[in-house]
Amino acid sequence: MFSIGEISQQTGVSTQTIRYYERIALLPEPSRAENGYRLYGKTDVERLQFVTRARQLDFSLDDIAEILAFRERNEAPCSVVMDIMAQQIDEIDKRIADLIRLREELAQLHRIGLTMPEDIEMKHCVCHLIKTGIQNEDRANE
Amino acid sequence: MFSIGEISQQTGVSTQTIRYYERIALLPEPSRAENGYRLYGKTDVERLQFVTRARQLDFSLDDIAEILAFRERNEAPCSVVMDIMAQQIDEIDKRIADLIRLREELAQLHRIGLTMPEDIEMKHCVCHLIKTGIQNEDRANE
DNA sequence: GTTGACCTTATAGTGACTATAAGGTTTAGC
DNA sequence: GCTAAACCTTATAGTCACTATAAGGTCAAC
Repeated sequence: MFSIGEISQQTGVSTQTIRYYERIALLPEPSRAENGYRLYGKTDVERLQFVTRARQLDFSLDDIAEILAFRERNEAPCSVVMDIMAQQIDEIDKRIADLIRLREELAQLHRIGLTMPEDIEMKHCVCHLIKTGIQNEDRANE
Repeated sequence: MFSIGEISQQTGVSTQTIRYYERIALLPEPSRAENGYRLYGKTDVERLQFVTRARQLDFSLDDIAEILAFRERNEAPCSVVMDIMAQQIDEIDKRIADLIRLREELAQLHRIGLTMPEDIEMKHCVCHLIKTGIQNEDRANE
């Protein structure tokens, strides 16, 4: 049996976070030593390891709770997991596309900003660009 | 002069969010009509437009507040803005790299999951893969 | 006996909103 | 004059996944 500090060390999850997971019922209430300290067993460690791996894969705590609930009802969670994964991949693709667009826009603004004077007003400096966007600036230069 | 609903319409920012920006002092307290309703002028609209554009570029509200504070002190915020942009670009690059790694890992797990049976235990299904990772699984198959 | 490293609970803070409650004002229609 | 709706007001709580803080109890070593 392990103390909270020991399974924290084993899993790399902070004791605060472990207690938080317990509070939101993602982890079951552990047994207690005579002094009231939490006592964890092997299954607790495995469950927590599953949670951390799933978090690394960016599964939400709600998703993880759902997967674990399936197992508790003695149903195979595989199809749920596969569905969540497919969704995750779609969302990640969208996020990557968004970030690439954003990166491009920022890089362009930064390049243009290098050629511009400093200005307290927003009319002739990079702040102006932020406000109006690149398209408008390009039109203004034509 | 515009009501909060009107500048909300003009800028696409919800009235809730406008009041929130006021509460955190990102927008100044507007004048009020006799009935206590908020009244906004042109400069308010411009300031709010700057905020929304900067938010679209993923600047934090703190960063935006800093930029606007420079203008209030009659100093050119350009160099601050350029610095923040450079930082943003760096962070975005990191986020994109992370997401690509994550996407790859999920896609690989998903592919392998398609070949696996459903299982209530975590030993022979995709849940097992989540827990142990792909490397371990590959080693286990050798 | 006291120091330090553990453990406990409860509560509040993070960022950028969003939602809800509970009420006041104004306008249009009947 | 009444009522319904579409506005507006404030204050407060909820979101997500933690993280931080306060205030205290327990235990082993010296």
